[in-house]
Amino acid sequence: MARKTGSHSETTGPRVRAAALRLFARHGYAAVSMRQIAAEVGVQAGALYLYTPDKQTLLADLMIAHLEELHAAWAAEPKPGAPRAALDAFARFHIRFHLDRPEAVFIAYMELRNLSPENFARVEALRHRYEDGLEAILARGAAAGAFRVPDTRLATMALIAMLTGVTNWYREGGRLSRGRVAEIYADMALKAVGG
Amino acid sequence: MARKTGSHSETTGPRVRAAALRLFARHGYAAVSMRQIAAEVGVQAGALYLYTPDKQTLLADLMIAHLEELHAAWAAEPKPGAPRAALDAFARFHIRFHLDRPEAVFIAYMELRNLSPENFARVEALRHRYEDGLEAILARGAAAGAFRVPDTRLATMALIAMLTGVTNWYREGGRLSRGRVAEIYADMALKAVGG
DNA sequence: GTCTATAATTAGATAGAC
DNA sequence: GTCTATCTAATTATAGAC
Repeated sequence: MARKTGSHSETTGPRVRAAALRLFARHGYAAVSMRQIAAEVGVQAGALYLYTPDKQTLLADLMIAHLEELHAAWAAEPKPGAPRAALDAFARFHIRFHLDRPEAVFIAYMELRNLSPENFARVEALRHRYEDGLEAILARGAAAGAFRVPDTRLATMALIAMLTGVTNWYREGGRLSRGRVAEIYADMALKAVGG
Repeated sequence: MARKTGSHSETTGPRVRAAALRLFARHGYAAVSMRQIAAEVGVQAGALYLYTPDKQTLLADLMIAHLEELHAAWAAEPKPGAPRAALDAFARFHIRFHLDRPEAVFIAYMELRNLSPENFARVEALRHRYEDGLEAILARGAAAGAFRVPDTRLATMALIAMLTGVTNWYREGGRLSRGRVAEIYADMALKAVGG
């Protein structure tokens, strides 16, 4: 459709974000230069500014996109009605989603300090909304007598930390399969809340 | 004892490390300049190099000191013989120690990427040795029939992540006291391994 | 032990040619 | 849309005066 030779905006934009994601995850946002990102993509540093107004916005876009994807994926997940089944489904979903995106997960937890106040607020709101999904499951289960939790918010934070921690040590091709790990973690989560 | 006027090596060294700890925790290692650290201490940038050969070693020293302190503190802790009591003691110790040092904890988890290979190996060995303490408790408890864990290593990683996660949200003066939080977490840890 | 001054390098971001 | 060239500012680390 009459696109000019040398025009790649539809592919270069995503490649810039992919390169930034990989480099930020590996070396940290502050330690990565725009020149490094450009080299990874195969363009000159100046060309990056066609796809992001600045480095900070590039980071914020990655984090917000990740959290919106997390939220959308969880919203699309089937939700069992029984508390125990609902918690089991959440745990397995959480581990699956996070093991699929170790780099985005890493950045979303480690680079909060580098966000502007407005972007930080957006990111925290998205994360909070996702956590609320788990808290609702725990609250319903506690009300129904299926769980015993003295404080649903605290139990939520504890379970999220436990489940997300998988990304810190899990390596593909290791001793345990992904499914087996998810199974064991889901069982621990269930038992932790007295289910 | 005949110390020269203007000589402060015995106090400036620790102050350099304290300033670096605070700034690295707040803004990240790569985002903090030697000039910022010097300004925080109240000396010029050049003077810092009397106390550390370079920025990277300053970071490594902070992390290694933190992990050695963790190991020593745990070694000095009374160790109940019964598995349930031992796990309870570990959980409470872990939370207390980590809530006392949020900045060092943050750095020890977030700045691993900025260590040289040798320092990284030292840090990982220290962390692993500490984790082994918890794994031994779980293994003994499982052997004695007090715990039900399909995989002690995995349960170890899950519990450590859960317990350490407290540092991500706990704020002094909040809704729950430190002791109450530790109590609830220790109970969840116990239940998670079927104790 | 601390300072000032500086070397050598690199950073983020922009301008203008093509 | 990308490149080259460049601006301005900041970086780590060192040298030498005091």
